[in-house]
Amino acid sequence: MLNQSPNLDRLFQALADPARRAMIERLSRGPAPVSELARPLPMSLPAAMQHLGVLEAAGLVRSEKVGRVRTCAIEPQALSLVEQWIDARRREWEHRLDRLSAYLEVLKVEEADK
Amino acid sequence: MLNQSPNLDRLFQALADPARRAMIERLSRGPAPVSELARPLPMSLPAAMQHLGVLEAAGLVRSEKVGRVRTCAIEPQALSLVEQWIDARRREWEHRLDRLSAYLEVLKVEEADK
DNA sequence: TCAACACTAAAGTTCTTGCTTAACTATCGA
DNA sequence: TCGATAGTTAAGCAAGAACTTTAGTGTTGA
Repeated sequence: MLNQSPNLDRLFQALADPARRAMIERLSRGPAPVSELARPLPMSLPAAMQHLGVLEAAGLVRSEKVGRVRTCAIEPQALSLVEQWIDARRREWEHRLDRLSAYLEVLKVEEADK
Repeated sequence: MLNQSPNLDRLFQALADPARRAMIERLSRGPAPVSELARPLPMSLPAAMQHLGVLEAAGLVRSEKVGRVRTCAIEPQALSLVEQWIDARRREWEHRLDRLSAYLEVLKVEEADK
C-alpha cells in the first residue's frame, strides 16, 4: 500500500468545514453550478470559490466550465479512501478485542481446571 | 437527527493531521501511555500532548491518569459518526444514479416504441 | 451593442494551528 | 530521601486558513 498520508490529510481537512460539507451534500444529489453551491452559504462568492478549490484539490469534486458556467460534480471514489482508513482501524481494534476475549476465555478455562 | 455539524467539524479536523492519525492507529491496537504515543513522532512531548488534546476534544480518545502514567484508549464509536456521514452521502448519489439510469431506460423504451 | 451574469484574480486582515522552549508538579524506585 | 521518570503548564512565534473587498474577464441575451 502506498503512503496516502498527504491525500488523507487533504481529504479530512476538506471535510472538516461545514461549508464544504454542505457543498458535498448538495453535489451528492447531482451536479450544480458554482453559484448554486454558493447561494445557501453565509459568505461571499469568492469565499465559496475558495472552498470549492479545497474540495477540488482534495479530489472530492471535479468541475468543468462551459460558456460562463462552471458545473461541479462529486468524485465518489475519493470518499472511499477515507472509508478504507476508518475500516482498517475498526478491523484492528476488533481483532484486538477478539484476541482479548480469547485470552479471557483461556483464563476462565484454566481457572475451571484447577 | 440532531445537528452534528460541530462534532463532525472536530472529528474531521482531528483526523486531518498525520501525527494524530498515527496516534489513532497505535491506539487501535490497544491502550498506550502518552509517552509511547509521543515517542515515534518527530516533535516534542508537549506538541504531542496538544495533539492528544485535540483527539480527546473530538471524542476519539479517552484517557485516565493513574499514578504518574496517563493511559489512553480509542473511543471507537466516535469514528462511526464519520462513517454515518459518508454512508449518507453515498446513499444519496447512488439513489440519484438509480433514478438517472431508470430515466435513461424510459428514454430507450420510448425510442424503441417509435 | 451593451448591460447583466457567472465567475475569477489579487491583496489584505484576522484568527487558528502546530509547533517550540522553559519551567514546573507529582510519582516512583533505589 | 532524592534523582529519575511521566506528564503538565505557559508563553511565544511562524505559517496557514478563512474570510473580506475591489477589480477584473469572458459569455449571454435582449
